[in-house]
Amino acid sequence: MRTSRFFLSTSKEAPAEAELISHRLMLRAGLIKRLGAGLYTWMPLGLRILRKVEAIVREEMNRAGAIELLMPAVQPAELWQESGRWAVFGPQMLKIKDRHERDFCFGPTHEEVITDLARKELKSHKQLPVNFYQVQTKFRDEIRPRFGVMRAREFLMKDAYSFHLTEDSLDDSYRAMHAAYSRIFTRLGLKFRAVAADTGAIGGSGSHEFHVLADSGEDAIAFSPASAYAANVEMAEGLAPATPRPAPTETMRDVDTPKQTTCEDVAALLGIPLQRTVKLIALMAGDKLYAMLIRGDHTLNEVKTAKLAGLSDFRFATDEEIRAAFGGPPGFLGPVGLDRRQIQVIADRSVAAMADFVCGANKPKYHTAGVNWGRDLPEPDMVADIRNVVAGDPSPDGSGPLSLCRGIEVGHIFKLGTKYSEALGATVLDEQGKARTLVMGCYGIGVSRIVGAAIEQGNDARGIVFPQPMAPFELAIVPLGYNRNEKVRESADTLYSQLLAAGVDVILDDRDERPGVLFADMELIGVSHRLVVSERALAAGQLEYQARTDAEASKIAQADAVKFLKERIEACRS
RNA sequence: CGGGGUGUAGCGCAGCCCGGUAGCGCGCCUGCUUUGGGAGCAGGAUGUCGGAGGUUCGAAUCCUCUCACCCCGACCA
Repeated sequence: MRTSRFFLSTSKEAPAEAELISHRLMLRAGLIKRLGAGLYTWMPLGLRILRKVEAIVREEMNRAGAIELLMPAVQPAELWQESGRWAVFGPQMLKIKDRHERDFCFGPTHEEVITDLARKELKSHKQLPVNFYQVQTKFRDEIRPRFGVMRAREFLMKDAYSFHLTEDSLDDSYRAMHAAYSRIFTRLGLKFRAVAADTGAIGGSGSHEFHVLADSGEDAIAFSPASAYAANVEMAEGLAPATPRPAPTETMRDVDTPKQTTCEDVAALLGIPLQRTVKLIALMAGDKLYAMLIRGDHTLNEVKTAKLAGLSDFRFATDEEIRAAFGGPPGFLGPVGLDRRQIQVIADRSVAAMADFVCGANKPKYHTAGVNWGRDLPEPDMVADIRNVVAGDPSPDGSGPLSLCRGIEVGHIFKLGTKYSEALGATVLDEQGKARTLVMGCYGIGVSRIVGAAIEQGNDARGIVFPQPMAPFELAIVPLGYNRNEKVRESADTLYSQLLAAGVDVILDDRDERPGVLFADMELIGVSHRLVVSERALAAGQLEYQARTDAEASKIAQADAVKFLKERIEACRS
């Protein structure tokens, strides 16, 4: 590619709308242009990157035995009504009508369509297992699209669906997909982690998310540096303390806390560690009030909470509800002296193991210290894991303390079971000629999100630093004075055709611009290697080479240049 | 949807408080010069001031309504 025949649209300043570094750089580099909220045009340069990601995804899916097909983006409402999700999916689904006033949606996902296909096409166990995938545009009407391509409404996704006769067979495919995903993200040159994930309302027996590690990630991940354990914080288990509850040593007493409504303030006032305090979070579920108790230094895990019996649709209690039930205002709530018929007390495992703790007194301006279970109040109605783990907590696999990091979810694999095949009646005949409901798995990769995630992970003051496998070009030839120096032009043209012939993805920047402009643009867009052709170096039979990650350029002999570059670039391919 | 904010040239912004008919930087066009890190000089083009209504002799500026977008919370690849 020659720049003069390509279309670059870089700029020095990013639009004010972009906050996240990857979003800013994608706009500055001219990879994408915004059309509306969560809607982006992929410019020629950005599309090259997207296609490279797609190609690697395809190669690895094919290698893993999945078969590509392409389903329609627009889907009839009937299928969704049949699965029961037309009403359930909610406003995130873009519903549309055709000229006959019939209902359709722009597909947010394709379980219904693929299951419909399966029930029509899969008749015999001999056709199983089978794994279909597609790379397709999805539309999800996100409440708040943001971060450019990272949470766009329209986005490119690779989604795969596998069909099986047995759970064992599903397990095999699940493992194969786990391995394929690991290869994909490894080949893309990304730092990532597979983490155990919440199976959520869908249930099922297993789920892993693949996260690109980045501080700006929206998800918190707990992992054990000493083992392979990693889980979304939503689901990482908080173990009960190893030591049993100590015996009481203090007497219960009220303490003056005139303005202290938070555990932090109370602990500071009393000069005690935050770990000695207990906070109470009042929840309503149905018409029942729940008092959730967690240690002062912990936070409530809402996903775990929603899994407790009766709490699936909980909400936080209002001020009025709290005053009516506890007799005191928020900020001074505690578990002592509650009417247990009216309020159910659920204690986190860590709280259940505490003695001599400090909590609210259920009256304004007072807390209670020296509180002990069994002596000052009945044992909790329920002890459960209801908090988010924190760094330093023991890993559930016993490998030592946990660390926390943040990640961007770019892939998710899921054992679906029979949820959709049952709803749509997708069965095959087994060896005995009996109809058996298909067992399903599904496997997604956010292809367009990967581009944003990669930039989030790879950038510096000069712009984007792509891993070579997804860089828009592997090599930029930057001639100084291409349009006014014959020697430079001849040398650059020769190198260009030789490198093209050698299979290098090269861009020749033949624009009539000053060197600074050429350097800055090629660096901004994240080209992995640069070869500078100048009259000065040519006179000495030399060229200048610099990798995007190098601090400085180095001289190489003109005669060896093609071989040198070819080897170097091939070594970085995946 | 709740909370906060912004809409003025392609992009980044000033002007608004205190009404008098729109400006700066970058980019773009032309010419000359320049050519190893986003050039200099000279000339030039570009605006329904987000939209509608109102107040006023007069509105980018004041008032009302509305739309769009961005940022913070609950969803997801």
